[in-house]
Amino acid sequence: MANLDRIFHALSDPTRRAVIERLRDGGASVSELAQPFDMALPSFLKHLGVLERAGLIESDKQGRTRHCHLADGALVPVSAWMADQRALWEGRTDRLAAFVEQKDANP
Amino acid sequence: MANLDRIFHALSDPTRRAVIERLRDGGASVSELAQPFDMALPSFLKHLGVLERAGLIESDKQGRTRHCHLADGALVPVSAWMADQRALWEGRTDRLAAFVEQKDANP
DNA sequence: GTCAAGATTAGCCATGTGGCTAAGTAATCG
DNA sequence: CGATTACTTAGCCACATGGCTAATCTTGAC
Repeated sequence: MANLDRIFHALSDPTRRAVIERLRDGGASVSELAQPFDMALPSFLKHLGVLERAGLIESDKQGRTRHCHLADGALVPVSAWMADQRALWEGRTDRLAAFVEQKDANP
Repeated sequence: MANLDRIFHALSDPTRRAVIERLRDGGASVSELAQPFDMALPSFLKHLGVLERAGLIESDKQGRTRHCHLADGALVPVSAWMADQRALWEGRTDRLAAFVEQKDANP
């Protein structure tokens, strides 16, 4: 499975999108992340696995707790694909290309 | 399944993304779209079904052929979510908000 | 050293996905 | 009318996904 496949797949689930939205406010442990969801921990861990395999989040274990945070620039492949589509789709290549360039130069 | 779920799911498959990329160049019939893929037609039709249920493409039957085209503004929910994420994530609300505004004002 | 907490693994289950073939329907062509 | 074309439907299959419980491992707190 290509990377873009994994990323889009990871984003296709509301639980996983919620985790990403939650992580915007800063990193958190697995159980902190799991707390809002009415789901057993192993089930939730699978979602984290999907997000991590897609490169959207990263984590490292500190003692017995695992800390998760957003991966830097994780959504760049998506926004690049999106920009590509929108640009050619809507015939506004110039402005979107500029946007992407700016984004890459200034991440 | 929410709409964003369906859209992201639809985009998570390379065949379906290729169809979208192909449709940027203009509408096409089912068999024209299917031609590049080494896949039986019923299998391919399922992909078209996923794209259509996600609201990414539309189609109408003319005689015995079905013509498909991109749905207008289909990717807006995605780019809105993306912009939302990137803005808060990267703390560059201003420029991204401007970008989205510009896009909405000038579609 | 014992025990609780946090995470993980193993394994089960129902359902969904993505592929196929075969057979059916509807419209055009000769 | 009959044949061909262009989809469509039905139904099968293997495998992935998303949920669970139960058991395990590791670390931190007494």
